[in-house]
Amino acid sequence: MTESAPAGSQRALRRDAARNRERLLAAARQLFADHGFDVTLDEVAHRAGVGVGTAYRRFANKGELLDALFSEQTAEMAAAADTALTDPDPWHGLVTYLEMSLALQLRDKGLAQIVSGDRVGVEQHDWNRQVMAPKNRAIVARARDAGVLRDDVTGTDLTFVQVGLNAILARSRGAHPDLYRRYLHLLLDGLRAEPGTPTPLPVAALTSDETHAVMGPPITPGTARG
Amino acid sequence: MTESAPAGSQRALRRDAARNRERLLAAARQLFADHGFDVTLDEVAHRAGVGVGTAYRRFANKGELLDALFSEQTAEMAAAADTALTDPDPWHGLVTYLEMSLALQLRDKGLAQIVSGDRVGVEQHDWNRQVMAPKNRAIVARARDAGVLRDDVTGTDLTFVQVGLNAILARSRGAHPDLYRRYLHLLLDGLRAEPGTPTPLPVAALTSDETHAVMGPPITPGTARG
DNA sequence: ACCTGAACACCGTTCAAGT
DNA sequence: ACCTGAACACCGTTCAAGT
Repeated sequence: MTESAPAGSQRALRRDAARNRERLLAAARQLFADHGFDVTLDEVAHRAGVGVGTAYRRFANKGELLDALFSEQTAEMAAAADTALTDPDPWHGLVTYLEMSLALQLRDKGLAQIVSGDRVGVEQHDWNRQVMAPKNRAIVARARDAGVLRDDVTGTDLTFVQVGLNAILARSRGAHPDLYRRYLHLLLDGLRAEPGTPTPLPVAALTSDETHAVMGPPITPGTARG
Repeated sequence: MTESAPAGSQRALRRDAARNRERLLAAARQLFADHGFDVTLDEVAHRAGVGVGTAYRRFANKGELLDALFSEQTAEMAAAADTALTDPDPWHGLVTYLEMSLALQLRDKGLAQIVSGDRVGVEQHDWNRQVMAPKNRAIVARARDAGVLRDDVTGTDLTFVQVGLNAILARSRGAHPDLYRRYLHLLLDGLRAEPGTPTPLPVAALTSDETHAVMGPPITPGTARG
């Protein structure tokens, strides 16, 4: 919490500082995408070629650094939403929006953690609220008005649907990267206004053994982290 | 990893050791239920009135201690499953099983983390596999055979359904404890063999503001934990 | 202004010394 | 055998000293 900068306008950074900031973001971008939020700030700083202290001079804490990456990634999320909104078929738009959104989160573990609300900073979350929430509402409204989506569904439902699917994605992303699509489509069948006969699911269920492997103990004795 | 005890049979504990073990379990039971896995082992040991080292003499690590509580809690889960299996209406059985299971997880944060595979030890997880997995399969088979559940659904699907709903539960348990039921019933409508017209949902959607509050930054600057 | 790295707090885990 | 608490490793965060 620095109170020096009058909210909104901040003095330009010195050239070396600006460069370090970029380096930190670049390092964090790659490390977060691969390993999610559990990379060390020391690792990020080291890869960026600066000291840890520098990271803390630019970002209030680890969450804020991830937060700064959020804007780039939300741009992709917003693009997916816009694609949905221009789709001539509102139902198809809704489906592809969720598909694209989850696919992005499959590619970027850090983004997945952000979207599911695991770890976020303050600023970009507001942006999420002000930009993504209205888009969600619009996507839902369009499908509902077309009579293809049940009429008791709202924009906020899309958020929680993603939270749920994201948890499945997080568990299965290693061994069965597309398993989440099975549950997405199961849920979509529950979202239809006039269901008719169930749609064939795009992905097979796991066997019992596969499930056990996926759900198996992630912490091997003696390797537990803080 | 101690290799002293021949797997299966272990010598009885000395009386003080056995008592300490019970005290540790009692302390952990309460602390985990209230605060989930992020309680300190120091706290558990302190509440139990023993040193930390004693905890490590009884349990390989923090996960194993939680694991030891698992059997008690799985007993309740198993009971819920058995209730489902004796329900004259297979669909109603399936629904109440999921309702009861999630309700238990709402009451016990530690149990929720176990079921969603967040943090588990080894031993009880096997038990889960050998006891709960067959029950899941039976519940699903019964509903499928009765023609009320779509025929491409398997027992392992119940596991992942719980993972997803659990994530929603974890996010909303504070402010909106029963929100998960909304998504459970949305999903149930997707699981029906012959959907017909959608069932009214038992819980209202959150408003945009409520959603934002729920998804809001859980880490206040400067309070981040390890 | 900004940079650095040593220092601090916290928490999981280990181990030497005691009974 | 078992108990204890100091010690160690790790990681997020801070801050004194340097440019």
